[in-house]
Amino acid sequence: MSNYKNDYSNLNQFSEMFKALSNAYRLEIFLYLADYCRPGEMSTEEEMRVSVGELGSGLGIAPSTVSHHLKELRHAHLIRMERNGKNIECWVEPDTLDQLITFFKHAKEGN
Amino acid sequence: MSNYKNDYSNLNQFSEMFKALSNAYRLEIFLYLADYCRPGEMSTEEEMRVSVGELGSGLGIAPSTVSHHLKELRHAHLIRMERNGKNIECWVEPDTLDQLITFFKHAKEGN
DNA sequence: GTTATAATTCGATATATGTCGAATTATAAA
DNA sequence: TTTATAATTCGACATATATCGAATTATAAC
Repeated sequence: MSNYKNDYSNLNQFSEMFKALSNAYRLEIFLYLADYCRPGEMSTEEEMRVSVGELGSGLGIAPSTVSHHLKELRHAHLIRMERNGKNIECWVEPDTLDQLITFFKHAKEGN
Repeated sequence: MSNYKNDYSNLNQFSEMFKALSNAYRLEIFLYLADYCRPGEMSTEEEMRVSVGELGSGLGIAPSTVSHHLKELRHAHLIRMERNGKNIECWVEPDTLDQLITFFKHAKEGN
């Protein structure tokens, strides 16, 4: 086990990502953001963001819990957040989806 | 949140997969199997399998813990196992890597 | 049949996680 | 400057998870 053909040097980084996506609420949030921010749909950078309140409103969990989940996603570098007035806007970390796609493609091809 | 543009109907199935991959040992095991079983490398189906003992030997954890982790991976439909004599052989569930690649590709493209 | 090997299950335990409501902070509006 | 809104942090709690060693099951070898 110790001598892998392929060096997954940042294995922990990915296991952290998967931990963040292992909760159904967090996965839902992440996919919502990924969907909401899909390129071509919105014209400006600002429009490709959504507030914490918007995210939490439909989930049926307390705002503090939403906040907790967002922190998990942020710490896994899956999303980014920025204050804009009273709201905190969230959006997917650029390149993250590509990283995940690449990760599994490499696993599939063995490199 | 409730009216997604895209229906991720099997969200739970994927969050279970990610939960299984959220542990560094399990991710290591999974990638090892994915690597070991990569197509073209082995000629026969049987050669594309590895025993539980082989998997656990390099991880530095108790056999019972390895067994537990394998069960998690199996329940998430990430791997398959089959007894062969005294050994239990493991290999990645065919199509799983494709499913994961597709999942993130769809998330990226918004469908 | 007895013994050895491979793996699983069980029970115990420590740690991590998800959740809430209350209290707090940051900003905008009145 | 007081009040309202959005979000986070904190403390508490219940549940889930990772881990081990001991006991158990399944198979093969003698």
